[in-house]
Amino acid sequence: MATGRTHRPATRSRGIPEATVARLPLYLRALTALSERSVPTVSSEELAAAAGVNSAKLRKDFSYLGSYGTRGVGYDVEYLVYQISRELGLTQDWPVVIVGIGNLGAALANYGGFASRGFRVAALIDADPAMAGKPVAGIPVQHADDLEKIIQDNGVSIGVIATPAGAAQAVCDRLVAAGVTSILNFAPTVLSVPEGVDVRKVDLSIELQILAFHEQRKAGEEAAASDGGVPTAAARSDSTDQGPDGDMPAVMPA
Amino acid sequence: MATGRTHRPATRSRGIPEATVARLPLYLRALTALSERSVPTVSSEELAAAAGVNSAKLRKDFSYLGSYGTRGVGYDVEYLVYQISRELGLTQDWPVVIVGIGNLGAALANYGGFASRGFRVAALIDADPAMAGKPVAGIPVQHADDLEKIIQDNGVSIGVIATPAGAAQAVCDRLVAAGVTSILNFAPTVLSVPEGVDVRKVDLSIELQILAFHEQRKAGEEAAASDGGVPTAAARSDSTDQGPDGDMPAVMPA
DNA sequence: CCATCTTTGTGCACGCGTTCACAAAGACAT
DNA sequence: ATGTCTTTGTGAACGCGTGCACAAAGATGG
Repeated sequence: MATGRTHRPATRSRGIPEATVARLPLYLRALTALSERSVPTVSSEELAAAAGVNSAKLRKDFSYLGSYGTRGVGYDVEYLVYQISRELGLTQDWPVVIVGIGNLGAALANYGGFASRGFRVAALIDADPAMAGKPVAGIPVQHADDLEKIIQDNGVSIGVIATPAGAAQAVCDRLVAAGVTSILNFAPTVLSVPEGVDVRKVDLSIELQILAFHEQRKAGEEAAASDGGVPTAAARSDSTDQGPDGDMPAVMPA
Repeated sequence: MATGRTHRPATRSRGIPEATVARLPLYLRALTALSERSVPTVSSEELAAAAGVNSAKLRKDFSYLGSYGTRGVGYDVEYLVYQISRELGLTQDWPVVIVGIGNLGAALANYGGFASRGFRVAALIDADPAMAGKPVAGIPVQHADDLEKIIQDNGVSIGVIATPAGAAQAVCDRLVAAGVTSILNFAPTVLSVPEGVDVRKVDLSIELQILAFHEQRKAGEEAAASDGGVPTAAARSDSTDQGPDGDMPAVMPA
């Protein structure tokens, strides 16, 4: 997962709960797909299914933004796309720098999902002099020495760190000193930042470990079930859960 | 961060709260670093700082695993590494397949964080015949036609999807049919899976959008503050929060 | 053996997030 | 207009997660 922020009281920003903010991009994606198929309106039930959430939750989420639906009809797709985009700040252009152009950095530079959402890769930065000038995803890589200048010239406030863990904190410090106030961190380290700077983290290995935990649990239960054996202290398992996955089929309407 | 599962009563697996499970890898990483520096014991306060969490939370998390600490001393690093590894199921070897060897898939194949945590890339799979046989990260790419055979021959239960969005559901269906029960999805789509299959999702674009939201809010507040202006309906802001961000793992367990 | 000091483990209270369930609101037909 | 039907918006209840604060446990020294 991406583990989100670390400590801090989970203050709700601007009256909109964090949990809701985290789902808005999900709704936006589903709505964009509907928009491309020229669907004019959508009910909370349909949209919720497309986004993979509960419809009551979706309605409550939208209620924080205002009353944008029409009872008996549903939500106007285009209007909602606009409202959510505006709420997320995607109506403006966000220049982003990616630091650390290894395999992952290159993948991020090539990722199409950015441009379509108001993000623009302003620069690619790497510490390796051999990389300098080499184009990745059509953008020439620049040397880390120029980091501060690049940030300031482009008015960058969002930085992506894709360096090895050892370099991450130093890069982070320089980014922050140069004026970056939001950081997306792919390096497996806890970054310490001054107040007012947001950090979100994505750690691939952590996601896999969480999956492994559940996988092990499933395997254990299955074994216990077929064995009929009593759970031992070494491989205890309980039966207090009704099923591993109480999910709804996230059905996409045809 | 990864956006994880969607709804679901957040059943706690085996008595260990999901939120705790999500933090165990974090502790494990910090402990591993301590272990490499041959630190024998660590207090909850120190470890919490290293992992970026509250010490009370850490102690409570560990209490779900059992009483592994010594009062007045702290926790034995090696012992704790072992206990958490075992709890997460990392003492066994997890063969993993990566489907979709584009930029991202290649980056994942090269990612070092897997092998060190008990994960082994058993195969790389791509639908492009031109990729077949080409080695990526030292592993020859295999064609998607052989997906089922590869899964079964290697006893794979964890799959990583790094294909374009359009192909993701079809790949997912085939993985599940072949026996995969845990999926890490990088494609920007909601996957629908049968009960008993866990899906975790990582969406880079979503993470950036959440950052943009907070960034916009910070910019708005700053403007309002220097203006001294009254928040308008279009750009309202409040002052009831002391800090920009709460956590909220956008990832919920499956 | 007793006193003191450190650090764990946890009972408890509080707040956020989720879900249910329903009244209010509007569309649409007659 | 009036009634019916659909779907929103939300009040209220519940449950999980968090953090405080402290008692219990053990180390350590005299």
